[in-house]
Amino acid sequence: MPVTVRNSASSSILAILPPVIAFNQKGGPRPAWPNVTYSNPNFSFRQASLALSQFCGTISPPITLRRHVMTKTIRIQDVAQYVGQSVNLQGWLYNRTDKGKLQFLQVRDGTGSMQCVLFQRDVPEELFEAARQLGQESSLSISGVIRQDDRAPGIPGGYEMGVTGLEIVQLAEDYPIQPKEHGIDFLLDHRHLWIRSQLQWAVLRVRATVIRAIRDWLDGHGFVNMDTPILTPAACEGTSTLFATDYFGTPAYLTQSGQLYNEAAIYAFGRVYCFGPTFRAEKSKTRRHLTEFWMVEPEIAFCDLDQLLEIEEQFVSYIVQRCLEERAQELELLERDTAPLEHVTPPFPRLSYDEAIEMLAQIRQETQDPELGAQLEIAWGDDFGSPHETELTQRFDKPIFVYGYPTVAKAFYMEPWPGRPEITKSADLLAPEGYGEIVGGSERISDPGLLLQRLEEWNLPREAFEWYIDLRRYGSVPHSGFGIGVERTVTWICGLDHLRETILFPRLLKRVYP
RNA sequence: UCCUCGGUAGCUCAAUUCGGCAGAGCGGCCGGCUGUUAACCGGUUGGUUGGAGGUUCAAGUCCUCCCCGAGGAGCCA
Repeated sequence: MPVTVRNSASSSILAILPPVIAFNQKGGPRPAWPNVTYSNPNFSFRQASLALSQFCGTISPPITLRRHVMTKTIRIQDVAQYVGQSVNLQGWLYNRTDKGKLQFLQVRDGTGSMQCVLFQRDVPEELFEAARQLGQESSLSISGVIRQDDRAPGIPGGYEMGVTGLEIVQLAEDYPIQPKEHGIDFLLDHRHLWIRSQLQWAVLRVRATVIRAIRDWLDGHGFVNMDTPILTPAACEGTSTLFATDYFGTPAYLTQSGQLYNEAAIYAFGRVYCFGPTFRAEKSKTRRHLTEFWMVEPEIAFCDLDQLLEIEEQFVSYIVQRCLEERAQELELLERDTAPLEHVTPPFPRLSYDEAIEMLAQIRQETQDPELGAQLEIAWGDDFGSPHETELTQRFDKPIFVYGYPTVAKAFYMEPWPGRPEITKSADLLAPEGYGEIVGGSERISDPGLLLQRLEEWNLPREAFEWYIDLRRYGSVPHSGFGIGVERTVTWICGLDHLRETILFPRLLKRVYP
């Protein structure tokens, strides 16, 4: 019975054959066996394997492919289930140690990495020699028997493969990144390759878990995902520098926040959140800033500042605890001391802005370091800089809320404090261990008259905000919301000293490549 | 925008107060090694010292200007 062999990626027909398999041979590497599928379900794997092993006898270097057909392809993260079994792995060579008659291949597959061992005596000479040719990051399909061995390094580690078969998908040469230290500029230039390195892999997996925890908590607490526009008509808040684009002849700007739009959405859905990229064109050159970053902004109807803070502390604690549960292995790779993270449970300490200013004054008095003293100088009304946040947070073992910021230091839409018009019903959440602000939130003005007054005081054009004022005309309610920066959160949870490693391709003041 | 530091082999870095033959480790290549953990051992390959100009018998080193990067500040709900 004729069999059609297709490339699964392109669906192109590689060959139509009697029970024999064809490969696309153009002098280069052959496609990996698992990329080939049969369109004829009547053709058994056993027939395929026989035909294949005959065919492969003519290929140089000869490689035992038969097992690739017969054995199950597993993921390294599941390796513990396969002790004693013959299985196949598809991945990339992370490192290789050649001991003469013994070779150790460290193979990554995206879910982890595992040591694969070849004793010269135990494997065909061609296979042993083929393994010798492998440069770092060569792609391969490797098979053998899984065994437990405490000496075996890897992720999760403790298991290794006694290799019996190897197919080289591509031989990589002169891979630029070695398993050793490199400079940051070089690494950022090679970010497309750097992400294969263990620590980067670990950080980005923590990020994925943070994002999933964010969505799970919000979706589980009655929030409706409501994504807001990325292209916006005007610099709504005046102060921030925005990225301008040409929108069919008129300027449009990349969003710096979805909050105002989601203030509209709460009147339709009650509780909403947006989750998307945010753009800031400030020329910030610090470890806490990206020009493109991801922010989650929940917004809640019938919610005052006190209620908001309770939501925030529940939410943030949940994110941290999920990471501790699901990413313990990655945090260990990152050598993150998880003890401080375990303290992250509600309630969080609340500190008024006035108290924070006092505390900073006291720290300044007590410090022996004149430079630090100068950095910590602050007048009532000023917003905190990062030295202030660092000093404050180092005095608590949990994230802290600082609430009641001066009206002059905050945005126009924030509800004034009852009886103290000089401060607002606003609160920032500062992460411990010196990490600083990760969340900013506030209760929003709900009175149309006051909002109009604020727009005037801030010299904002009323026409642009007519829709926003409407929200206060038709069924206005007390409402609050906050924004949490994903990268800052991941930086804190991973214990990193710079947030550029927490996003796949960071966009920095001096870098939009790769 | 300001302050500080930096740019030397593919990578990480040396190169002596006061100018005097351009070096090492890693990687690559060749050889050795049956339990390596960024393996190790021996050999070998590898350079427009960010760019331009200047001082000098002689400049990686000193001077001037420029380019690039990093850290911090400012900016940043």
